[in-house]
Amino acid sequence: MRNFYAKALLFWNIFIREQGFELNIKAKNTIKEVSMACVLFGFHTYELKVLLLQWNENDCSLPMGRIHRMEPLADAASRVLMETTGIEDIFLQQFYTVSTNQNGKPTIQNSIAGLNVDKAKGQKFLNKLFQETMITIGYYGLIDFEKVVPNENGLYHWHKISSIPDLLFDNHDLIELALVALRKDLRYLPIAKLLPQKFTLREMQILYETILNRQFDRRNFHKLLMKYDFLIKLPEKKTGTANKSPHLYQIDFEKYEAALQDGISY
Amino acid sequence: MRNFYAKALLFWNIFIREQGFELNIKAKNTIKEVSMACVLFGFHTYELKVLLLQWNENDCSLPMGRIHRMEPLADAASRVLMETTGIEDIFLQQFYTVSTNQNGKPTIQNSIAGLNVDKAKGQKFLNKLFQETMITIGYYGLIDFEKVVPNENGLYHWHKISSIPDLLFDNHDLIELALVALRKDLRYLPIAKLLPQKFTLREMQILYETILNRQFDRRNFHKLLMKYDFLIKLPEKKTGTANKSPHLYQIDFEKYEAALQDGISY
DNA sequence: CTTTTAATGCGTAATTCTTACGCTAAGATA
DNA sequence: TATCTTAGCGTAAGAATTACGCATTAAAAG
Repeated sequence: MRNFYAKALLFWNIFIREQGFELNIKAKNTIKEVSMACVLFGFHTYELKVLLLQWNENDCSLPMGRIHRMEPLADAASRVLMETTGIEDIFLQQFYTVSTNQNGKPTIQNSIAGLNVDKAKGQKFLNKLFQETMITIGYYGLIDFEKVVPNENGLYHWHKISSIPDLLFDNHDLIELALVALRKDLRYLPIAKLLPQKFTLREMQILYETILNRQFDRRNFHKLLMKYDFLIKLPEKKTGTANKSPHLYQIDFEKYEAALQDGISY
Repeated sequence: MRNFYAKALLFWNIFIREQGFELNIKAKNTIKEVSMACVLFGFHTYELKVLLLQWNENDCSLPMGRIHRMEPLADAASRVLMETTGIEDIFLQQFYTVSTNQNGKPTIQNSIAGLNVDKAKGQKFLNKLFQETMITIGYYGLIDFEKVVPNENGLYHWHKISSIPDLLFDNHDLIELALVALRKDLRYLPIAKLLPQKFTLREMQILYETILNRQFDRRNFHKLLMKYDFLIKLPEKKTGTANKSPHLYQIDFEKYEAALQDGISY
């Protein structure tokens, strides 16, 4: 049974050679494993966070999974996130596709621990699998931190972007690439989806400052946002802090989406 | 022999099931064909052009090919372009990954015509192949139009971006996505690589106007470029046009790359 | 050979956008 | 009640963008 993978590959090769597709279709070199990884961003206590899966006490990864046949990529991203975390209906955006080779090869200990499989067989499988290049398509997502209710099994957690633990595969690179894409696409992204429903202007300002890694003048930032007309000032104020109570605001998402069409400049 | 593909898939499935990877690794649903497509942009007679392969009198596609195992994606993009067109050492940038399903399924007539294969077998192969989703990673490239010497077999040609013929697979979408990415990344892209070594400011202006689809004031555009200091004014002038001879310019690529680091705004 | 045409190259003025910062108000704390 | 800190509104200086005037020049037209 342990040679099934090799046999499958052999049959495939023979078939392809028989067909004479030697010019352009060298199938023995082209079977790939394609997976999807989701970099889900949240914002809490004035810091940007990323949602990571905790496979066991040591091993952590982004929410990842295979892509099904006939499945549109955007659907795969939603499904993978749903299957691994239960999170649904959120903003997801493709940012980059990477290929992982041996460098990212997981060992049996950290890749399938927790799953009920034969470890020796599993390691052989993984060795075969990672002789190939694995291609991973990255999507990033934006979600209100408070909407992610901690999993009862402790399967997933928020991690500060400044202190990400060791991750499986090339997940570190993916997070870095997602951040670069996030900054680049900022003009057209619904960044406000990272905020709770009601928020203060200061919270929004710090969100932007965190993502862009630069400071804004409080008064100018206020003016800037107001000219776009998508903020609804609520009668309520946020109390409890040691200063003047700031107004709470809400997003008019219809106007917000319209403004994002043209881009919002900061 | 015609069932080899199915057999290979069957063996694969049995192997995977035996391993018990049923939670996350549903291999029967996940074998993919991954290919690379290059959208190569050129600029000539004041129009943006795309390089397309002419497989036969009817069939056209972007330069495409499979990705090899263990091959970094950027290398695959260069290789595919080299193998299909002979073009080397040019600026390439990943822009998006798409999945194609039955919609883009080619028929035997238009997909492998010209290759020396058994057409009946080939069609069966293609049918099997396109029962799966094919994933295509898109890279765009920028090249000086004049550097692409027409292929003696007539295998590839420049096409105006405004009149692309019918293309195989979802190549139309890819070209559209490449254009969107090109516009979005403009600040940081070496757009000047689309121009010949010596060019007039007007040519450069029309290049930008074409890509951005908006007009610039001639005098302001001139000022804008001059402040970046990467243009070298040559003693020569371009003659032959029915007006005052404009100066020819050249790019100081060292200064140009430096300016692109910070981004050039238009 | 002279005039006309069309585009170049340099300059300035008007306008808009961005940035800097002053001042008062208000809630919590000492 | 005084103090501290941040909110909220406003103005002014400076930078960047935009609009456009005008002499110049090579080719084409007459």
